[in-house]
Amino acid sequence: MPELPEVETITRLIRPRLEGRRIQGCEVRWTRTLGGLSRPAFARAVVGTRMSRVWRRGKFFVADLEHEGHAKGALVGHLRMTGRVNVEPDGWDPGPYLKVKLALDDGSSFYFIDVRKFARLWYAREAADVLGPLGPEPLSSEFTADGFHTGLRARRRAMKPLLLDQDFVAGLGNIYVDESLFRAGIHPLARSDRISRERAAKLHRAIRETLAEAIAREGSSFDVFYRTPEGNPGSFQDEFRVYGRKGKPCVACGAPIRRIVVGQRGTHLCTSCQRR
DNA sequence: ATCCTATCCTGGCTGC
DNA sequence: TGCAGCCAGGATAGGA
Repeated sequence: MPELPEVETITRLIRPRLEGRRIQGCEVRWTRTLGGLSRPAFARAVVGTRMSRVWRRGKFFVADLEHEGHAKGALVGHLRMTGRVNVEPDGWDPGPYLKVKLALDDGSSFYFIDVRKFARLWYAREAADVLGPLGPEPLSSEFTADGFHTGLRARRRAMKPLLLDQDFVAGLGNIYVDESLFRAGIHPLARSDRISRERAAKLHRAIRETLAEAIAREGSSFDVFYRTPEGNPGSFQDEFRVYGRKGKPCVACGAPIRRIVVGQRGTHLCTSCQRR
């Protein structure tokens, strides 16, 4: 599932191929991908604009659009589970799951591909209209251990669902939450308001280290879905300590990794290292 | 305020 | 080998 490290990897790869390019044509094969806009309205909005800057926020990627030097909204994408993005030269075969194709002025095209049809590519007058009230970027300086601790204490929720809440912290998903909680030795069902300052600081550090290491390895590819836009798999899945390791020995203590369900989500942990 | 469930989707896996 | 049935999973909406 593309989470922050995967989206960051994708954004870095497509940025040089998109920035400065003008959108010349638009082909939509599945209208719902547009998140409510009709095909003609979407095409009218984006065709003729130039992508000025490509950036990431949480699990979203954004391309700011301009027309004759003036800001003209943004293209905002969310890959959900199986979305992919490619920017490829003419003649490239996007396969059977292509949802949106944008032809660019250098002969290449932007391909938005998705198997399960949950991914979205919005046009919005302001990117913020789509992004909504996202929490802090976990790798930015605005995400501090103290602020994190204060936020945890202000809520009374189980740690796992709180960390998955994009309004609390932006960009974490099922995999990186499990990995971060393991590294910090915190049980997924621990109450957020009972986390000490020291443990909050340890988790804060674990989240940042896990994400940074995953980005350095270009994300995780544990199934056929996630590939970088160059077609390469990431390699962070080789570093998973709990995710997908049910029954295998804990790297720290050797006890078998357990899989439980928390908030309808498969959750992996070492019950010996992560006590309640 | 928080939790729980259903919904959206389809490839891949399990079990017969 | 074939096939039915189940499952994963991000985000959101609605109900408890």
